[in-house]
Amino acid sequence: MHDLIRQAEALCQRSGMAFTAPRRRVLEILAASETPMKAYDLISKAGEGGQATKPPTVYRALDFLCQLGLVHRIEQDATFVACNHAGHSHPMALFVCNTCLKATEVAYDEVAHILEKAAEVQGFHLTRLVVEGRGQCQDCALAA
Amino acid sequence: MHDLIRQAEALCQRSGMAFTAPRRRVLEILAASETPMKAYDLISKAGEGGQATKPPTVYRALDFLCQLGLVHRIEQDATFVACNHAGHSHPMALFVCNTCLKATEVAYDEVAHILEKAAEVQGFHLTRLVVEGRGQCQDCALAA
DNA sequence: TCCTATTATGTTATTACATAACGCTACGTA
DNA sequence: TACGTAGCGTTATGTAATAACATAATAGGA
Repeated sequence: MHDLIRQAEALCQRSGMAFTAPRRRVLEILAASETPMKAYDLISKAGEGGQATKPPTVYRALDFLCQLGLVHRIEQDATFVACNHAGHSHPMALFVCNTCLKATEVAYDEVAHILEKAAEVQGFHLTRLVVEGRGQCQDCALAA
Repeated sequence: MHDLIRQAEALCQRSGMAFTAPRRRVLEILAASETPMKAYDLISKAGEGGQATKPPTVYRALDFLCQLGLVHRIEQDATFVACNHAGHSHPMALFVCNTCLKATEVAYDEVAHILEKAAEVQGFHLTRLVVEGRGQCQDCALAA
């Protein structure tokens, strides 16, 4: 978890970007969370240590972290999750368990190629791909 | 386009559900639109013919139509689009052109199987899958 | 050093997306 | 008739995201 912070620092230094206080704070909170978080939960949590933190601050940090691939936005329910496989972005699908709400990352290089081809057949050139799933994770299946 | 309405009527009758006025209205508007629409555009458009239409009315209709597979919600940008391949739902990916904003549907049975297997390897059982893309469609590529 | 451009944050306000909760109507069925 | 169910209308509110403008910090060049 502190690994992630270190990775972020390294990544920023290499690319000449600043790993500022609000960015660090947001990443820390996400990294410490077992499950993806909603933006406004992040906002109130970020504000716990004294001064109020306003939406734009957190959204800006989220944009930044998403661009670096340190955080992913889950489109289905507008939540955000820290990325384990940080720094680098081969395409990743996010599967969220309906019971425990934890997110599992799954690589999908192969799938991306197939979809790119399928799109190309219709003359469509893909630049971004979102693959997300819902279901039940192993732990919850066993617990049931 | 009127096909879609007829299909909807048939589908409802078969399943014993009512194809009520607001549901018809919302589907008509979506079917007439070239591009996916935002919920609040739908709301104001639905209200054009006299009485105001309020958010819950439209959202309820949308939920209904989505469940029947007559309409799809595009998670990336919270828009809604009428489904050409109505009534039945093999899995469909939606690719949206960044230029003209039109949505293209692409079947992805094969991809679904691969992802299901990839998930199963990690003990994750998929029940829902979202596949969405962004890019440039053929027409816009040629026009550029 | 001083100026300026750039990058990022702070702050206020607002826009956009979605649903809770309640009451009423219409309809089918015992 | 009495009841349950499905659906709509309405008010109010909750939640997500951004516009617009002001301020601070820093780096590079004259």
